[in-house]
Amino acid sequence: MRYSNTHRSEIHAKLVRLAGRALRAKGPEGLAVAELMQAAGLTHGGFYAHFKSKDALLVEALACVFQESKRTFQGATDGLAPREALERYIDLYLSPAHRDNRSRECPIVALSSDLPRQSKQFRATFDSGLRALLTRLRDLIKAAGISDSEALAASVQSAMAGAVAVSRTLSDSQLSDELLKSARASIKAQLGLSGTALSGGTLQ
Amino acid sequence: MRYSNTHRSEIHAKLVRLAGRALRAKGPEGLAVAELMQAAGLTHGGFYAHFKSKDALLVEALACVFQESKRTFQGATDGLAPREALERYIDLYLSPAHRDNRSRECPIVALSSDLPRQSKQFRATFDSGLRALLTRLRDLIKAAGISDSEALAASVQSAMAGAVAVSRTLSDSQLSDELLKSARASIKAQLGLSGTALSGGTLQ
DNA sequence: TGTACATCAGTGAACGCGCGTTCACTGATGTAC
DNA sequence: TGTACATCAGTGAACGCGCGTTCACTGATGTAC
Repeated sequence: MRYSNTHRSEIHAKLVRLAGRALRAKGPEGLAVAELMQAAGLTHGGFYAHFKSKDALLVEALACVFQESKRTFQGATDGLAPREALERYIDLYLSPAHRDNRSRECPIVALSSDLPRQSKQFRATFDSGLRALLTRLRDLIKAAGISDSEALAASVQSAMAGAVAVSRTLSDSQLSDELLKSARASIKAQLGLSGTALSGGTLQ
Repeated sequence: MRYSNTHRSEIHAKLVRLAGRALRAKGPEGLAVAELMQAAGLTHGGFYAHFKSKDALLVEALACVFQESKRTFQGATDGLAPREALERYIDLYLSPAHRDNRSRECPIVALSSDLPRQSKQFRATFDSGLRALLTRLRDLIKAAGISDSEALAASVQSAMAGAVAVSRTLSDSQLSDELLKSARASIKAQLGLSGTALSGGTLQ
């Protein structure tokens, strides 16, 4: 054989990984098959030896993105006590680095506006990825001894995604940094974590 | 003259209004010129008598959407005391009706993911619309006697946008409703408003 | 050992479609003389 | 009062481009005999 036994699956995995980046950076419609193949050092014609259609690729890429996001979550929080793990997750999620790196960002931030226009399969993949993510967060909140873990997980996660999304649209980078900072404080306060100095809600 | 003096500007305004709806429902790329013209009862060829390009339309439509959003805000809160106005805004924003009506929803929810791929002018229009919105919210928070109004406005608004965006992606409608409910509670708690019963952050 | 054939990832031209954009034309009305 | 012309919103065919998809072909390697 000209190619190794694993060649095919390696190329496949590479395409899925690259597509996961392009998907977040450019959106489902912005991801172009020919461009992806070129990025992988191939020509566009070979695409259909690996995927039935562009949509099939998108679904695989999205699943891969949620997997990556899971690994990132676990890599960052592994070995930490629940409350420290929560703080670390919040700090990482609401960091300028997350805001500035579109191709690696959380799929919730990158894709929620595009979802309604996508295929049923794509939406189902997003839904299950999101639910898995919320379950992980809920378990962590529960493990930290905080009540209402289910409701809090959803509200905290959506607030963080919104903060990153909005911070990315603000042209004034100082304002953008301040939003991330105040969101970190609010969310930690919401969870009753330490470092709530900046949180508001007090009467003057 | 075959057409009245105001005919031209009426048609122009109608196109901008319709485009504002389509823009939110389908995104900037999903909005098709021919489809828009057909919705206005015209043929696609006439479009360029009204707009220099599709992008020029998008910019006008976005500005119109922020105007609408301003009117909605003022219509809902006018005449109310600051704290009641805040509660009302939160309840309206985080309502199932807002989540379910894509063509009328807040531009932050509808468009933040698409922004980076849009023209400079479009992004500038979004930026100024967003800042005006944040300023209105900040003033209301300040008027309610709540400290840190600037930071809170940004964090509250982005949290609400995130909650609506995420609630829209959840296929389980009960879960989606619960997210909105718990977001309402969290955000009111964050602002120190009444009705914080559901908010978490307490140790078990 | 050598020849013919099968395999298969990849190539690149071509096709079809949607969509933004252009443009010559229409047809109703107002105006000049 | 009537005729020729100007105006102008709107029409619809056509063009160009990007992009997903198809398909006949290539070329390197393994296999049968």
